[in-house]
Amino acid sequence: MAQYSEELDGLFVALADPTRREVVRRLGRGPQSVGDLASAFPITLPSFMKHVRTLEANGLIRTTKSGRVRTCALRRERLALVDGWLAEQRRIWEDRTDRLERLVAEPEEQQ
Amino acid sequence: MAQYSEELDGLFVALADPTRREVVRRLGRGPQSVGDLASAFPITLPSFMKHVRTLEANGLIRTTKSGRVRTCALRRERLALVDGWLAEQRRIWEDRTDRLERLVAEPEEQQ
DNA sequence: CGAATACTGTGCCATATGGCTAAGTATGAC
DNA sequence: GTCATACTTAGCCATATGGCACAGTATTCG
Repeated sequence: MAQYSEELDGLFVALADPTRREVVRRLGRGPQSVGDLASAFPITLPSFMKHVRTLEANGLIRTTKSGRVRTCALRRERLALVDGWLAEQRRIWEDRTDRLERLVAEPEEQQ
Repeated sequence: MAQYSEELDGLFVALADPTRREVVRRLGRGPQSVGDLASAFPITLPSFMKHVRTLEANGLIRTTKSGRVRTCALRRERLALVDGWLAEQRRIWEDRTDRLERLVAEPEEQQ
């Protein structure tokens, strides 16, 4: 239940860059071409393409080429993995809180 | 509603390393000393301390020193920021889905 | 006090990351 | 066919990252 490490690694790394996070945000509104996406950022196309490749390599987006245009689309189910990890942390924390509350409720168990 | 970039940056960067993610997991069960935490990882203490500092610098943990022992504790509310970002993405995506569904429901609006 | 413990500080290293320019390829428009 | 468009490839560069060894410092234990 925690051996997703490699996948999560890639996902978090991909999301750790503000450019890539913004791309994800924009793709949330629907697929877009590399050129259209890139025009929103102050970096050169080759640099931008690296981000696109990183996002694709880590599964956050899917891209397809039609003619000379490459279109990017968000893979929403992959964001769910990140969500899942956070949910796990919450669960762990809540289990602990429950135990602490039990201690308070039954002080005879204490120490 | 998306200008958290700097904070999110740090949070995602902090979570992008498997060692640090595991530290967060362990601290979810309760505070622990640097030494105890470090003993679970195959790296040297100085290397491990870097991770601790990164986690603290990005606000994911709080540490206090008592005598020669430094104790680390999770700052759960900061994980909530990551959660918030994911929730925003979901909202954006759902808005879009709603619009698409409206198109299907009222085809006279199409194209 | 002297030794063991628990970090902490320094400095070095290899690799990864994110950016750039310059040049190339493939497709669509005229 | 020629030209503009939309990437794509290649190579370079500075900085960041994650790891190490080794040498401190500060507490606690006997």
